[in-house]
Amino acid sequence: MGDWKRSNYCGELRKEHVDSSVTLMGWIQSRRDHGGVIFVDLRDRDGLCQIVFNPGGNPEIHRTAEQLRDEWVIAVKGTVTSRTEETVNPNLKTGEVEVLAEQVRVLNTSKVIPFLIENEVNADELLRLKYRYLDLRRPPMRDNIIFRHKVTAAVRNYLNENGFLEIETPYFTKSTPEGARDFLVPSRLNKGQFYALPQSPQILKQTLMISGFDRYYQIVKCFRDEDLRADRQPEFTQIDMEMSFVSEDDVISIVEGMTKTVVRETKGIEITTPFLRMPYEEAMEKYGTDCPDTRFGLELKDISSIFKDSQFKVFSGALKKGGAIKALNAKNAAGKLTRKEIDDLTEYAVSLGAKGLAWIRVGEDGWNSPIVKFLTEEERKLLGEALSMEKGDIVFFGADSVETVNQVMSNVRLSLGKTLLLVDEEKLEFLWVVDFPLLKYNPQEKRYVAVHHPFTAPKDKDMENIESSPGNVASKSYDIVLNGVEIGGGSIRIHRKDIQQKVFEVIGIMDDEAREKFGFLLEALEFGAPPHGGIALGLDRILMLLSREESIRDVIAFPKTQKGSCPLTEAPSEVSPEQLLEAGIKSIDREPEN
RNA sequence: GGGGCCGUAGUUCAGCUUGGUUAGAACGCUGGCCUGUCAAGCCAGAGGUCGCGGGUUCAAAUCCCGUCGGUCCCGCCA
Repeated sequence: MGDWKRSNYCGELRKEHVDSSVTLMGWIQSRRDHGGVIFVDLRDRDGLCQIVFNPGGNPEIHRTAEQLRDEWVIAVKGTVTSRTEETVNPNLKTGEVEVLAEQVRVLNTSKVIPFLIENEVNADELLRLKYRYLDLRRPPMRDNIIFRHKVTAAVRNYLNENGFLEIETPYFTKSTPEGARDFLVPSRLNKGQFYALPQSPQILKQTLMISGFDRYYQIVKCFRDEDLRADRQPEFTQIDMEMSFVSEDDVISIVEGMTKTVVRETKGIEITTPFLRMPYEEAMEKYGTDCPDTRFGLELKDISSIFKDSQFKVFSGALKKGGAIKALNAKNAAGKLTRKEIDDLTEYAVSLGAKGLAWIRVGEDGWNSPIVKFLTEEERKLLGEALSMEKGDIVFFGADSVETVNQVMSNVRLSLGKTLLLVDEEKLEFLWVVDFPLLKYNPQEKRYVAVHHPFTAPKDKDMENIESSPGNVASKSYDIVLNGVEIGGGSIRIHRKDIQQKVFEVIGIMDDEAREKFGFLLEALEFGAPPHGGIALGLDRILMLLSREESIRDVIAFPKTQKGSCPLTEAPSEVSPEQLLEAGIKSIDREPEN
């Protein structure tokens, strides 16, 4: 570089810079050598600018220009000039101008790159992750990372202005029962003992409320050792918040205000608040899931009552076992679905646990269906009415246990929504799902477990029934859903020790166990804990949805593969026996057999 | 733990169903020509452990088994 100083980013040059001398530094996107004149597109984080090397100038500079190759790093001094009308490139922000090179310095060369730096992804994801530094040069990835910064900056601004304090909590903390598998960190100073990385700062943010900080937030990494998905990484980032002296409505309205402001400032999009609120029961009933995609209809309808005594064993059998029958009517879609698509959908349903996927097509000459011959006149009539079946419709059925029916039919609904192009991809549909049950019965463990977490407060009116019918107690909790993806959840917490003890009792955490696992929080509740509540938002998922990406990996600079590895750093890796010894742990090759 | 899809040149893919000359294409790369391109153009050229291991066969990129890796989903993720 010598004594050269960069004067501008490549992407910022416009007509008004014409005649000014500039010094640019960046990477060579492409070089077009016409034998005489040579064009170089120079790229930095801000964009592209065309550099022109004319043959009439300094022959030494021209010789250098002939040597240049893609992804070399160069510095160029030159004069910004206007392009002639015919040579303007409307595809570039800087397309009205170009820089006439007067001096050039090669700052570094580059090997031939393993994949092209282009807007469209055409490389295998493994390769992209191995050469992540190159993948991040691609404008869409670069923009995602810059967008991430803009969003976190806007979040911080909003929360700072609303009286929130950003307070850090430790990453080396204590393993807690319930919830996800912990990542463990061995303690060298206390051999045989382990820290756990936090699944979320839940307990400590509540403790901060007891300390009196009143409004806390943190943009913070959380760690969960569970299997990965397109929207799940072992380490991910939460916008974590907690407030004292608040109700559900207070938390909800702060989040709505923040979301509205952040989306306006970073995307220039005006979203409508307040967001729709839907009780959990309704979400499960109409959509079969607690995070419905409400960008399209195609709602599920429980038609169990019609088939209570049906001769059709597939339906009546499911009901006798305590299950349910749900159907959805794809209006006017009979002609849009091929037999192959129906078969594929059936196969998909089976892969989700269904025994099959019954359907009825309403054709010109009546109902066309493999199951219609099993139905009585009366059943057909009731069915037609219940689902408003008309010519051209196609109806799909799920009959199984309630859980399976919801699981299968909610996904069938999403799949149909996609196939039939019912989803407006431009929409941002925010939704609160509220009134979750506090507890649900876990048949494997033969006990009730917390739906959210064990510090969630029950609705006041349900408190008296907590022992008699624990499954029917609603909680002061709320999930926020965007386009069918859960992007956050929270609750008003229990701030009284007697209620906390009662909840522990009902979920089968014994007094001494509770004391051991959460002892300090229980004790802290006895020292003037204020009423408080909060929420945690999944930053990566929000960014994925706002960036229209299919995976959170595309909004994270250095994500892990589905097996939790990082092809760039080659983590995880083996460590030396000395390191293990110091950490006081022993490695075993495989699961012990028993 | 289970199911689906994928793995062939530097890259993206075709070829595999129905085994049979020297495994193709595009982009990229190298060299040459070319003074207004911007996906530059034209000419020439180099480039392959068909993921890995085993099996069937006269013969395997192709069929079978196993395995590794990537990805999507179920379970799991309070």
